[in-house]
Amino acid sequence: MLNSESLKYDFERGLLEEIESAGKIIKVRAGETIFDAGSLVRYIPIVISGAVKVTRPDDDGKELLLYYLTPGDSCAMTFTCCMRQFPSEIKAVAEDDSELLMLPTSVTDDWIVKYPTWKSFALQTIRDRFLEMLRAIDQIAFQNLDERLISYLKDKSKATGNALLNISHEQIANDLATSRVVISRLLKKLENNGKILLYRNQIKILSDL
DNA sequence: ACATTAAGTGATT
DNA sequence: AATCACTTAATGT
Repeated sequence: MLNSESLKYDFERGLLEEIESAGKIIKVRAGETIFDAGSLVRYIPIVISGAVKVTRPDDDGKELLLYYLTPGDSCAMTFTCCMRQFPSEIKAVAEDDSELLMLPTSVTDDWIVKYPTWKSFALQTIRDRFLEMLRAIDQIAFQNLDERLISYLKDKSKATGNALLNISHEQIANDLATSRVVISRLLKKLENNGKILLYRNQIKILSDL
């Protein structure tokens, strides 16, 4: 069940054995919080199956979507903050029912020096997430809301591998840090242009979005 | 049948 | 683009 296939990275044998013995597989249901902002992270999660949504809460309880994690991905933020037991700056919630491989930070710290492939895996994930964050910043700074909404819908359907999204306008508004009314109007426009279909709590993405 | 929640819409800032 | 105020539609009890 646990192999390099599910990790999407070829680690050396010794490391794989250590991962096998130190790691725990946990299953989370859609909507379950994996870790919250402000909490100390003692595990590095790697997504085995499903999808995880990573958000950044702002001062007044609103949340801004940062990125999705899909199988094989890990979270760079946990790499950077848990190494020194800093509290998490972000929040991770299961998007779908998911399986996560949890690696205690007590052992992963040693792996950095022990296993070159682990080190490059760590650096690679940090790099990947960093690029994703740049993209997110780009969107906020330079894109209109309607463009952000479109990439939001695309990302989400890619993360869940489904053209039918189970989400309310309100939740989208939350993720994009805007109001529901605005989202409703933009979605209506997209529907009129034949890009999507709207239902209650569901949005169907059509191929030419 | 009624209450609750999601979505649609015009008007105002 | 945000907010308000209000309507309409869908869903749960």
